[in-house]
Amino acid sequence: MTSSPVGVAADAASSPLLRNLNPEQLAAVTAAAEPALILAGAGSGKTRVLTTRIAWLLNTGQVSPGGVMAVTFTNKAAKEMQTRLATMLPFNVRGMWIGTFHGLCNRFLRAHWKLAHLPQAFQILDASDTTSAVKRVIKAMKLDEERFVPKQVGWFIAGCKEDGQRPGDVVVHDEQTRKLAEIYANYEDQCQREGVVDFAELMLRSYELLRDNPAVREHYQNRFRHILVDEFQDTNKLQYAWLKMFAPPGSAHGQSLLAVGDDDQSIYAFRGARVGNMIDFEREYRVQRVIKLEQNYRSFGHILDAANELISRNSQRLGKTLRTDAGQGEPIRVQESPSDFAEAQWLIEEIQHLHRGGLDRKEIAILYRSNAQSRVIESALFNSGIPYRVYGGLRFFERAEVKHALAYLRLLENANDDTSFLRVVNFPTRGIGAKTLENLQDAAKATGRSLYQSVSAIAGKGGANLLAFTNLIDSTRNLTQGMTLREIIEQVLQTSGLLDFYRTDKDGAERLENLDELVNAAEAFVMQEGFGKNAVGLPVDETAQPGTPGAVPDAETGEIMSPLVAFLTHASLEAGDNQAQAGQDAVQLMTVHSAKGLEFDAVFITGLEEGLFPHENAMSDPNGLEEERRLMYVAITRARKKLSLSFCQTRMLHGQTRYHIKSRFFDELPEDALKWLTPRNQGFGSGFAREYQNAWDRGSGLKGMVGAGRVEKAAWVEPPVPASMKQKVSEEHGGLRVGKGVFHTKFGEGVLLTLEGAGADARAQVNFGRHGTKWLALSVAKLTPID
DNA sequence: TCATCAATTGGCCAC
DNA sequence: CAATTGATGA
Repeated sequence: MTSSPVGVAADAASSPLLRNLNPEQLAAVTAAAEPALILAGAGSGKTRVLTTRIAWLLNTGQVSPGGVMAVTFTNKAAKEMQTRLATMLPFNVRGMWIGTFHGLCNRFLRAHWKLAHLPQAFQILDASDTTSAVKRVIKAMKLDEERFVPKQVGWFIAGCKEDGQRPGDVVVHDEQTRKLAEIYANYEDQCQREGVVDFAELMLRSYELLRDNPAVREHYQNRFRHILVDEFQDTNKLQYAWLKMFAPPGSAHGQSLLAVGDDDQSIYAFRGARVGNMIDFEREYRVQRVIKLEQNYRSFGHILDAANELISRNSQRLGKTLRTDAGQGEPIRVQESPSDFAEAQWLIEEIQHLHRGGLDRKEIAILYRSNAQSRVIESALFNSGIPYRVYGGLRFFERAEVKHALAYLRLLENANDDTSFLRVVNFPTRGIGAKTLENLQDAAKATGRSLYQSVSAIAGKGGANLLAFTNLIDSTRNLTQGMTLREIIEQVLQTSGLLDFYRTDKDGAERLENLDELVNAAEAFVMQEGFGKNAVGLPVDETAQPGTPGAVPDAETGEIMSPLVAFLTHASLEAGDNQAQAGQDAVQLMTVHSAKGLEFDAVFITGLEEGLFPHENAMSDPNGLEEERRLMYVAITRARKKLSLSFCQTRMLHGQTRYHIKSRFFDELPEDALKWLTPRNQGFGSGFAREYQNAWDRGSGLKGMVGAGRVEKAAWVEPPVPASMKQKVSEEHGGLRVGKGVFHTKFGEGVLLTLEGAGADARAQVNFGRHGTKWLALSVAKLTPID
């Protein structure tokens, strides 16, 4: 191949790789080796462009596999890129650094564990591990857990890390932050002592390593000629800073950083994503040309019209309009239902109709803003016998029994991992209670050692059982020397007593299946990663898959970590599929967030009501509202052929009936593209569903079917009415009725949610839609009923 | 005094 | 589902 970066047009005709690309895509694929920003609209063939560019760079000899780094946000995206590349290239793609931010950071830290001041077999805390670790710190500091909610403190710490702040850098402006910084400091000490890192730490630690070690930095800047970043709009401050370490603006090494993103699909501000990174990138790297991919290959015209019109209401966009050659297609259908129950029924009918019409069920997606909304839909689907799959429940590696097993495995590698220690020290129960553990923790704190190390110190009081536990761990560790990963896990399941426990547990059958599945997963992992049979301590071998996240040779010695450590890492970073039930033709249920990146023939967006979508917590500030609008944009653009929007007048939420008005987003869609299935502007809530019940778990009708695929074991039980619901509340006041519409001179139309008190004290709660939900004193506010 | 088990309660936006 | 509470037994 004689091609060069210049003379692209000639290439296009000759190279089969570049055939069938549209001009925009071609420009992106063959962009010069300099900083570039690709604005890739939904369904514009972004992944194809990314992979084709990598293949083109390699085929034209502009870069070698080792000089490519491609970063994504999800494991799924990384995997897809790898598979696609594998079909395009004649050689093994494993050598390239293709992975998620966290996956690549892990690989980096594994290679430089000494420089990073980490133990070689450091373990990774997932979200729930992090919360429980934070909780332990808060407890040890004897702080009030009401005031310092572990989860929130965890967010605070993650936020600090994403801003590159260590405890000393936290700006303290009040007592609360001072304490938070103190918790952060102690948390950090604790993690260091235990040899564990959380997700944010993976990023920050590798960033700091590069920042503080010029030689290492030079090495990598020399190595990676082409860095490609997917979903750039979702990067946070730290991730952008991390990228800059590899390819600083105006770098003497002349690397090319290619950022691909869509500002209109930025929906992760709540976890630190900065859309502003796109503009900063453009400025800091003096990007000469922004390439826009606006040709959409997914959806019909009406759907794109709706998406374009909606998103045009947002300010601060980089600007982009999707277009298609596919024709207008069917109009977008809009359905209004009296209740969420009725909405679910309507969905059933629609799905049955679509399915009879020849559409696969897996091509139908039901989207909602928040997880709580899935319950009603699930029960309706279940009662109708329609197979379905819920995304985003507990994933495989997050299941309690699997985490227990993993905790034992972690202790084999690193007995100082207190999180794992506490998880299983008394599970199955072996006579070690709260008091004993408290003593142990005191002893550990006094000497600054791990719980495991402190066991001998309190051997006197109740320590016999503890000693038995550490002996169990030690002997299992000895026993498993030289075993294969599969054998190790089977041994651990046996000697830990987990198998026996679940065998006697009355509903342990399913958990046993999952433990079995864990063994399978390990087996599959070993096959995939190409580990040999001899388990621990493989010999030095640079060729043995340095490309996979699991198998990273030490930067100095080249030693490859043991399959067990690799597998534990895999478990932390991948969290597993949600027991895919792959192959089954089932309707897909998920939140709008988890739908990002997916596409379906038919999409239902449900619960389009003020307060729900847009969510009430986001309505008050303009940025929040714009993010909700982007979320709606993402939802709309998931649909290929058929899109339906739906909203209800009443909905059970958090145990009470709420009255809603339709989402403002309906006013922001082109009327021409919509087809209303129900008459417009009919009266407000009919009260249809008032007596209808609490969607919460307690005594609910969905026993055992929370989470996907458990359909066959679920049983529908008519839910009892809780005492709190039986209380009669006043529903009428001077012509006003709960559930009916009201008019306020300042706030306009709303729906009356609640009436309370009497006389001068009478007050009303009204949902005014875009003005939010307000409490009003009836003696002051002028409310008039509307029909 | 401590551990265990069953019953009860709180949860309340997205990853 | 996890965390908490209260009764029961060692």
